[in-house]
Amino acid sequence: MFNFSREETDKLKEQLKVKGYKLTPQRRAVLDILLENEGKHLSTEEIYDLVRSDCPEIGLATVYRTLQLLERIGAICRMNFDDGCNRYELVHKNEDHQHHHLICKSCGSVEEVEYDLLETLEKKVEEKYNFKIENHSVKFFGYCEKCRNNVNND
Amino acid sequence: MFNFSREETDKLKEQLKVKGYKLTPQRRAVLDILLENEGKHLSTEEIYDLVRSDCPEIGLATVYRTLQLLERIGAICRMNFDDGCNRYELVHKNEDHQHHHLICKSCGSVEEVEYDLLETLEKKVEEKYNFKIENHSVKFFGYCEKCRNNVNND
DNA sequence: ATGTTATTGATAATGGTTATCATTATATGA
DNA sequence: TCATATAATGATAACCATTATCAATAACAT
Repeated sequence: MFNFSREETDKLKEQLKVKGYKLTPQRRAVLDILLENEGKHLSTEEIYDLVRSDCPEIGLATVYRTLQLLERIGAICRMNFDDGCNRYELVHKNEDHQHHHLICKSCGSVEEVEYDLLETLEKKVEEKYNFKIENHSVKFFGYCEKCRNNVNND
Repeated sequence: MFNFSREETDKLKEQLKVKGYKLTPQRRAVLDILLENEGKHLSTEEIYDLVRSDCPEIGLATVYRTLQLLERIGAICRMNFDDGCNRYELVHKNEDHQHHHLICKSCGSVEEVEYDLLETLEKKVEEKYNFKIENHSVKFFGYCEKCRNNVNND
């Protein structure tokens, strides 16, 4: 229990201490679930369900609070896929921008696109509109390869 | 009353009839408000408040339903600025993609960016990821010129 | 070990949106 | 024009993700 990644836990502990927050078993358990489910874009409710198998006494409100906290300290980032709930993704070391996403309108799959394709565009926008970009949210909606092979959406 | 744009109203009437919907005073009033407030990204509640000066008996539920309907027939598009409510924008003739937006983290202003800058990126993404893009949602968060002049966020 | 203070869990409240349902209005065809 | 079928409306209850409240508990510094 709470033994997924000592390295990550130590890093979290460090980040929390700096800001005056405490490291609780609940917070460790939420982090572990996020580590175990990298790349899955879990919602708060989904995280709550998963974390309860390790930590059955945890309350839903604590999960909400923990996710807010982790977002505030920059450990995770929140994303909105317009499905009525917040979803979260671990922020990787050395990443200051989040990925962008390809969302399939047929099967709902979410694929991540590397950032570098967007870099040129951001520079152009900053110049043309004299706007200092700090972050972005980029979603492309369409049909993935698999779904285009099954039915004919092309 | 309900006399903003005969041309637009006729077009709406046409679009509604094709799908078997009826043209009601309430729907005309909502359309008029949207026409009068082009470029403002109004929320449902804001539209409700504005439309009541022309149409005081209209119910909030009707405004919600009308906006859903107008979105469904492609007359407006819904956007999510992560402020807890849906916002809407008229879809212009000959536009199949929505704009993208620059959202200022200081004053909250929303500026529209022309589509052409994104075109190259979309082509590259389609090729690289074999994904057929139908629509997108692109938001850049940062600081606008005015706010960067006032305080020093740069 | 102790005390300060953040955190927790349970639950009520919030707020945007949707569902329900009886009543009313629109479009259509006689 | 008028009657009729059916969609639309307004009022309001329900929904659901999220946030606020608050007394009890736990983490960390000393």
